[in-house]
Amino acid sequence: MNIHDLAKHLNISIGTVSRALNGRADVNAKTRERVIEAAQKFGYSPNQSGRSLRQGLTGLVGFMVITNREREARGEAFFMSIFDGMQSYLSSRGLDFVVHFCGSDEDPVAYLRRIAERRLVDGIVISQMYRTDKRIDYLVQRKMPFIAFGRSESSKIFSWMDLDFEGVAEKAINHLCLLGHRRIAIATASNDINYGYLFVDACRSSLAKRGLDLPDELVLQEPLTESGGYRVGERLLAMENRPTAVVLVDNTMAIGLYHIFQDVKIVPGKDISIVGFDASPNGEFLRPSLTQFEVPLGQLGRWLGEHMMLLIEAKGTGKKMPVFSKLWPMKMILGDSSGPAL
Amino acid sequence: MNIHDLAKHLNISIGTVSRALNGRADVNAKTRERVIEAAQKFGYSPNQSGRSLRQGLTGLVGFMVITNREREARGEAFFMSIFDGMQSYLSSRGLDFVVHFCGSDEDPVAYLRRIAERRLVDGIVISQMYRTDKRIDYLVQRKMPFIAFGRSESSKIFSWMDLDFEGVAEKAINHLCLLGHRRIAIATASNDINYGYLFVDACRSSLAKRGLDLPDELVLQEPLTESGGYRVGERLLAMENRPTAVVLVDNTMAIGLYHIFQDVKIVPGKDISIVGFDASPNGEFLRPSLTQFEVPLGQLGRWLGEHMMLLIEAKGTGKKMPVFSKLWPMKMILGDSSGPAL
DNA sequence: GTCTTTTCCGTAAACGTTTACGGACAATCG
DNA sequence: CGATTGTCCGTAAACGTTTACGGAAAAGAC
Repeated sequence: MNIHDLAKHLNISIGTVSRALNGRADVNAKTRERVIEAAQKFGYSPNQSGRSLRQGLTGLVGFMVITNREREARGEAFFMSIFDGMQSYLSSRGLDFVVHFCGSDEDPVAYLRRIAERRLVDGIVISQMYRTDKRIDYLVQRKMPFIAFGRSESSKIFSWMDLDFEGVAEKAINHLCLLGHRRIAIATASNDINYGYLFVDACRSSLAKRGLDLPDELVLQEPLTESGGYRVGERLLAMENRPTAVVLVDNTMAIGLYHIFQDVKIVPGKDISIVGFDASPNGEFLRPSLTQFEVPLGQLGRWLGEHMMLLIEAKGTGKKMPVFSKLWPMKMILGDSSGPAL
Repeated sequence: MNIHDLAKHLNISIGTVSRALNGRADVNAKTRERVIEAAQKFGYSPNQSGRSLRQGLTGLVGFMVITNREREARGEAFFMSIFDGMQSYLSSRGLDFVVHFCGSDEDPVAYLRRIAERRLVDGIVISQMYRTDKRIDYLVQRKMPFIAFGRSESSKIFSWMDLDFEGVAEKAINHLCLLGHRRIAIATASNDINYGYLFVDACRSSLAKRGLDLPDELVLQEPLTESGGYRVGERLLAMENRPTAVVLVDNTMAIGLYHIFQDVKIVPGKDISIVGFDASPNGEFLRPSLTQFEVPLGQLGRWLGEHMMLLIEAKGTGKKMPVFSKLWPMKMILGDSSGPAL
């Protein structure tokens, strides 16, 4: 069933059918009603390929995720809530939303190029930004609407949004310092992941403001996994001058860390303080409860949807695309895992 | 840059360019080389809309996921590994892969219809099957290639694959019975999720084979979340004639269950036995380690990719589509959470 | 040297839409 | 009643591909 069949059945031209369905003004109310009714009845919906070809727009917004075998799948779970928020907003605006998974064995830049060149989407959110990320240069040069979820060092001007790592660092350090901690370790990701680097830097300057320093041996780089957290625990236990507190950049790590502490009968919040990061793999079920930061991921997804829409509309009307940047605030949730320094 | 520009630049016709790039036989080797080189140089890649329109194929395979606010995002994490496997296989066969997230506030059937009618994909995997699922009827009637990930009661003939719940139930019950357990509880999902129902049924018949029964009060239906697991624990503790073992249909539950047991100083594997389900939110980090089942999700994704390909190819060549059904086996991993009955 | 075959390429029609344009007719105006 | 305006609709071109078809030139066969 295509537009011709429908038109023939109604005894009108395809032009009128198209106009009727697209809500154009120059069509009789009565006719429009008949068309919509018939479309309904026959389950007609315009072929997106034909549509895209004519309009140069696909009506699709993409979100690129890089699957990562090293990081356990669980770590990626918080994307789900973001997707939910984005989908919900975009579908209310008549756009569809799809997620593109770049396999762990593919080159992210080549993957993205394929999506862009085949014109599969009108705009795309890219995530898991590297410290320098070729994807940005490519998309800027191609003038394709995109938002980077995560900052990246780049000479180009581009739109991004990111979690407020600096704010988190400041709040975490402040909280621990008020509790009397002086020697604080930071567990973070490897340096090529941008936020690992950002977070350590932010902690360092928050500490400096209070006259404290962050020696290199207290920066523990491990994979953002449960086993990574376990490794962090092992390294902490091996230190002669053990820190009294540790800040994690990822909650998945907290689970591994709790386990090793449980094994050696160290109680978080009493013998050592722990501050976790985000609320996705929920730390609320850890005992003692984890002091951590909360982020409304659904809202964040909606924000991405709204701003993607703005970019696409600007491009569609020939105006120059606006440039956003946004640090998403996070709220500290006090748990029992952080207590006074010994 | 489109095919006309490229052809003009090479001083040949667009037909030849197209044939050269699509690997047709009737084009001179020398010419083909020139074309490919130029396409490379200018970053030309055919517009997918034009292509789809002509061929009636999008070169895209979809995977439909229903996001669910009740179930915490974490539960959905194991999809990530499946996506990785599917993407990896399909991209090696020149197909693209996208994931469609049906928002928690949308009707899954309407959502799927939109995808199908707009012809966004050539084939689709649908997941989170309901016990009776309208999506199946729709796709069958539309003759669209699809695979259901999960079984469903339906009068239609369709392809599906599912985890081997019966096998898991049998192995779990056998294991516990050999350890001397006689009173075993089952924690599962609500009845409209198909596998909750299947799993309980399978456990019941495995128990029956051994002369045991499964009274209704030992079937604990709770959400497949950590808090659901906590609730299961509460209900177990409240029983006067407490079971000596419990089988979970979801590992996320195990985390909540462990926590409540920790709170009241009940040790899994000693005071009560626990058998978990799948290996996605890894139970291996629970202490004592969880007895659970392992499933290679990447391979499972590849299977889906391969068979989707077969369906699409069959439809493309006009042959009638084959029908598959597959129970995916799972392997029991012994942990310390299951021990002799008291 | 003629006839047949092969190799290669250009032409043009389709795929299903949207939309600029113009025209038919009715309505309004003076 | 003629002129103007407005309402509605049909026509046809365009979007970027792929591919059936036919034909020119080259190669091979006798």
